[in-house]
Amino acid sequence: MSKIHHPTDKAPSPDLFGGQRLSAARRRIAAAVPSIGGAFTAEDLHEVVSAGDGPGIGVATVYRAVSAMTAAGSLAAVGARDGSTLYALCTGGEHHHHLVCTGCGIVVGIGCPIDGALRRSAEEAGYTVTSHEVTLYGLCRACAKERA
Amino acid sequence: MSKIHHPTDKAPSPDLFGGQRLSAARRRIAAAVPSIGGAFTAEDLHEVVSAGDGPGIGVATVYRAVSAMTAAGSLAAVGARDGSTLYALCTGGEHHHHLVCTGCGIVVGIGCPIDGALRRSAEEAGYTVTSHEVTLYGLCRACAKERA
DNA sequence: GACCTTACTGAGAATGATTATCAGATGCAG
DNA sequence: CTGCATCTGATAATCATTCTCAGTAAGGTC
Repeated sequence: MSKIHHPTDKAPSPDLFGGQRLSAARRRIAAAVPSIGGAFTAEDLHEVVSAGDGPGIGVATVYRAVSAMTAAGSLAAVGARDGSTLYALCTGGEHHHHLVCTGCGIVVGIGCPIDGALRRSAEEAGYTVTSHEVTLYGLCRACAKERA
Repeated sequence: MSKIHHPTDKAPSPDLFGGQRLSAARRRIAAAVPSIGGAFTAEDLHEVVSAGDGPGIGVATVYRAVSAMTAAGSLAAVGARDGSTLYALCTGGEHHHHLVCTGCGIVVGIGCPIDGALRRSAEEAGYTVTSHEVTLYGLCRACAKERA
């Protein structure tokens, strides 16, 4: 056996909670998020972690975990579906936005289109821009092909 | 008294409902929207039209009116405050987005920053962009000065 | 390893925005 | 003027999300 712990021995569920306390429930949630592979609602996530054998995870716990991961920057809200907020795994620390496939829910990051010119023109109008939201919606190659 | 009805005698409440049936309640709502002068929730609008003397307007009617105006393109959702959707008067037919003052709620239109380059890079990644949402948040000159 | 503090959990109730229902009123075309 | 489709309003219903609170357990400390 090795003298050191290989961090990759177990499922490498990344630290989506940003240093907060890591319980069994949160470990299961952190493992479930990447398995979804696209945008999801809190209720979607709750169903995934509650599926299968063991004891379920309370819906409040899932909502709290989503809040914690969003606060940690691991998740981002990427719009809404029906009345529910859509979230997606948010990789990398770079400033970016999201492009969501309305067919399958897959999400990719895109660069920020808010450039100096737009910001300057806002400031000429007297505004100080403090934050912004950009989300693109479309179809990925597979979903576009499917509808053709 | 004049022999003819001057259409401008009354408040020139614009046709925010896009040709749908115009009832007394909708007239009052259409008049109230510009008087708010910024972003508002459905509940805000309901309070404005219900203030004063006459009979109030049901909250369901206000929600229906907001939906109708949004469908007609006269209103646009410009984010959320607490749990409620924020709407703003959406003038002009040009494609544009919104810059919302988080201090006082005033909204101004801004040009669309989604240019050909961004769209092209999305398409190189296999995506067909069908729609997008852009909202900037900031402070107007008055609110920025107030906090200095 | 035992202990302690404090954050996390889970079930259910509570909250709050939005929508559905339905009988009655009313705009508007013919 | 009449007919009817649409709109209204009160209320109930729905549904996502948050709160409450007692119990559990993570993780640091000795």
